[in-house]
Amino acid sequence: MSDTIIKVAIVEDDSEIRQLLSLIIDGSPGFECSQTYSNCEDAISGIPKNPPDVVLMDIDLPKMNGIEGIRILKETVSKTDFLMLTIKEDDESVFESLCAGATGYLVKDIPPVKLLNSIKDVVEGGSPMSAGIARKVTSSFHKNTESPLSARETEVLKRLCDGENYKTIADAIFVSGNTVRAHIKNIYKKLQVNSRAEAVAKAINKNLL
Amino acid sequence: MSDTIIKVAIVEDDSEIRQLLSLIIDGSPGFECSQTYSNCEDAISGIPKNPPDVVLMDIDLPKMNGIEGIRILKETVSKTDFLMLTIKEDDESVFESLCAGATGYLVKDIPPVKLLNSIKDVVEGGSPMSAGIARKVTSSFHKNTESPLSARETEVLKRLCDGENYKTIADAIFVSGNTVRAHIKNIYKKLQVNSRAEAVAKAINKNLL
DNA sequence: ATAAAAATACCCCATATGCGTAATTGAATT
DNA sequence: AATTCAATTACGCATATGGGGTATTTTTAT
Repeated sequence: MSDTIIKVAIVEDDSEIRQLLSLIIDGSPGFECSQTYSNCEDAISGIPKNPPDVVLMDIDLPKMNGIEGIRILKETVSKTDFLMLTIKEDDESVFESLCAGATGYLVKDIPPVKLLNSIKDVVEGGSPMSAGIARKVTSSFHKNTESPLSARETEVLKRLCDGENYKTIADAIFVSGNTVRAHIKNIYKKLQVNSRAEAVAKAINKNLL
Repeated sequence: MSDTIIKVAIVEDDSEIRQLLSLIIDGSPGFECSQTYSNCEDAISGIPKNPPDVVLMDIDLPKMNGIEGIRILKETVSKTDFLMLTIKEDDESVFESLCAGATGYLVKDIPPVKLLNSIKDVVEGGSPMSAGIARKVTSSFHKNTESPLSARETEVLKRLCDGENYKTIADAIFVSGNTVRAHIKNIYKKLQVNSRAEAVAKAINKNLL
């Protein structure tokens, strides 16, 4: 298995880059560039006919962007791994790509040898990411250090996430139900929400817990 | 800055491994093992006195485990980067470590050269992770493919996360308020919860949206 | 020392919510 | 053709919840 040739497809609108990448891959033993596409639409119709092991996917593309492309392709070619290869490094691009199904994220200034290593890495079960991207990803797990909430409020909010109601929370932290309500009101004000569901969603998404 | 010596601390209970690591680091130009500890308690009292650039942290330690140790240390030495170096590869260890503040996660069978590269990587703003760990991390962003919810229910749940109420959701998806309530009831049953807050928390944490 | 923030506790009130139960329609599967 | 299941609509009831205030005590910070 490990000495099988890795089939790579490229989705990239810049013909120069596309050809360069294709040359690098085809010129390296153990790699083969089986298909190249200049847009998502063609990739979506072509890739399922001959699923490659890895797709190098750009984000900025003529019509449909690469993130949306992955979302669609993942449903038909679930075994294929998608590697973003783009100049975009903003949080939104990174996290939406991962949510859409990408298993790696490389920035375009990557040297050829590292690109090939990354392709090998992903077929071997890894998730290659450029340094700055990996940092963004691990940082996304870190607790928000500038939470507007007090320790008590955070405690209450955690319990809201577990579906506890006023009384249950009150009993758990040994205060009256009225106090819990007061805390919750403050939480709402600070998070600028006005319902439990919204507070919970915001808390989780902002890593406040 | 880049030619400054990188100060590394080690927290590892196995004295053989500890000494081996210390030798590798001290024997490499550009690296210096400034402190070693055999347990978290000592690390917590010693590290703040002379904060290193990077701490290699084990998880299984005599009393307090390494994850809890990071949680505590991060509060005092926020500039120091923590790299897990452990044999544990279970999801819980990985994600709790990252949540506690680790910026990298290496498995113990890592070869010396790669370890040194990882240490350099993290001080340069990266987040080194062993292949399998990185894959776990990127996979955690992927949508849950076996959601028990129907498309309609997912739509409703998304709106619950935005804090919408019955009427607002009903108007948005052009059905009656009663229908929305029915959907929500079904969502509760399927997710085995009984409140909006709990449903929202579960949905987000299980990547159902 | 003194002001600000946090934690505690209580009131009223309108309504949103959760729970039980039931029936109809349309699509999918057998 | 039969049958299951999802989606839809509907009603009543008890209560949890959110919005509006007010007030005292304790911590924390300046």
